[in-house]
Amino acid sequence: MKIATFNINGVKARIEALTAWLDATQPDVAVLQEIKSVDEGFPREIFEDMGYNVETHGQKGFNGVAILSKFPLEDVTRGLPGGAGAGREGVDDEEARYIEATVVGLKPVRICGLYLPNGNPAPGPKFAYKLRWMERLQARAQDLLSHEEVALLCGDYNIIPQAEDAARPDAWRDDALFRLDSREAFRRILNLGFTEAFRSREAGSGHYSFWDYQAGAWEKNNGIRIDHFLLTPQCADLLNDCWIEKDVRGREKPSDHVPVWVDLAA
DNA sequence: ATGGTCGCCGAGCGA
Repeated sequence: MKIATFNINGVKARIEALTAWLDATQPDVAVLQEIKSVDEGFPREIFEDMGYNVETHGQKGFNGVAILSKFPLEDVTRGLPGGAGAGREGVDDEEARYIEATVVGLKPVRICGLYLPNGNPAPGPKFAYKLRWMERLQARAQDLLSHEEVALLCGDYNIIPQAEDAARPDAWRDDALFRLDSREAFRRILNLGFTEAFRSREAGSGHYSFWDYQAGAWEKNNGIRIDHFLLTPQCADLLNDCWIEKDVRGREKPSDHVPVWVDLAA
């Protein structure tokens, strides 16, 4: 089963590039972030006509996540648990950043698609929201481990895990994507027992999943690696491969992110 | 270089 996570930065602006990419690469599952669309505005028929089952969790203008799957999608849930009690009533659930579904291929896999808050400027209320959101993600991640599920959490984490995941780490030192407290929160989740799929297969530097639209970042290869797959042990046992599809960034009207893939024996 | 570029919508925010 080939699964790609892809922050598409707006489904309406990306529909041509996205359908061409699906046609060419044929993922079994595409986990999308920043659809920037309400559920009713998502062009689901286009993807259904390509053979995909479609589940979305959108909102007006910003954020929004979706899962496209050639296999059936079961037990779909929208929103990260713990929002109502995490701060003021319901506040954490106003942003559509999380969706889960079980993909039933050779073996069922629980797929968790996430768009983790950016958190800038830090410190401040947006950064506090990011850290609170990561605490909730950690709780959900612990549940998946405790139940020994074949599961993965993938998406735009807005976290640069290590210095080798940025072309210019010094430029990100105080940014919400690379601050020590952000990286510590990410490591707390990872250290519960997850495998970070890409890092497990590639120890080196210079592999990025995002290049800013500004200041010629792509042309200078001034990138960062912020789109990740975290696998439970039961899922890591099925990992065949993980790679970043870098060349997508150089195509016509690209997203600022590129797809990251895993191939599972599932 | 106190900007630079996108996408949401149809001004200014978020990234």
